[in-house]
Amino acid sequence: MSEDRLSRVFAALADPTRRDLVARLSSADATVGELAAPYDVSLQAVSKHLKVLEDAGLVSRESRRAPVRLEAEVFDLMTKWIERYQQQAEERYQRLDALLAEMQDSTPSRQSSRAEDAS
Amino acid sequence: MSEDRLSRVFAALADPTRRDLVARLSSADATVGELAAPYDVSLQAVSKHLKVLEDAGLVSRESRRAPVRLEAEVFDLMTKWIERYQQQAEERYQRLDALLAEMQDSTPSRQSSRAEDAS
DNA sequence: AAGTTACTCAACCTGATGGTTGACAAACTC
DNA sequence: GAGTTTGTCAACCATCAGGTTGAGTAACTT
Repeated sequence: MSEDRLSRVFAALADPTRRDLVARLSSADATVGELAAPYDVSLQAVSKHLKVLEDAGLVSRESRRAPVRLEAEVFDLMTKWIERYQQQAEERYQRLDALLAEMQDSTPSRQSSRAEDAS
Repeated sequence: MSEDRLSRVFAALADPTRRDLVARLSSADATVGELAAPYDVSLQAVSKHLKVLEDAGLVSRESRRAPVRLEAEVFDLMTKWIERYQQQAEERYQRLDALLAEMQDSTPSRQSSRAEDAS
């Protein structure tokens, strides 16, 4: 369900052109033609990219020729997913570091200096 | 470079099985065999998935049979990308109400601010 | 209503992806 | 050192993703 949604969102953003489209749309809405102009590929290709973004819920339009707009809420879905596991993992590493600090003997094989500037 | 990295990270997380691997690794390191056990697919398939995660920098191992561990720092890369455009878009929408009445005529001001990819 | 412009659909090609099985390599166990 | 366990590599297959071109459709302009 939301499972599938996440897959579509991540897949959509795995393409550099589509990330660029998102980047541009974050500063201004634009029509398909305007969006396609800077790229080397055909208009049809860009239209396809926009369909992928639309299916992922990242972008929307009111009608065919209407300007495309970014749906910023979708980002929440991603950040929620990311933060959950990031946080969990980091907590684990913090415990690990504490543990390693206690039993600091030999085997300095892998010092986990996890420099996270989280938040 | 980092461009490509981001693509690999998003592509890696576009697969539900790989997201599940990440989820499980966030609570504990595990060997390939342990990771593969719950799934229906072959061990080789899971091994491939792990290679994708590894190439994306999401996961690492010290040796072949060593437990796989999650590299939580990569998440920062994603959240930074997301937050940048999310924030930009949301600011825009906040201003939208006020601007809408006044800026009804065209503004041809898109000067190719192609800000893809963090350095 | 006709014409032009803006966009999408359909068919097709190519390369990448996720899966399989079988053979191999590395690493523990004895 | 021989054998078993654990993981990877290679070859192959089916499907998908991104690109193309050509034809069709929707929407403005007149």
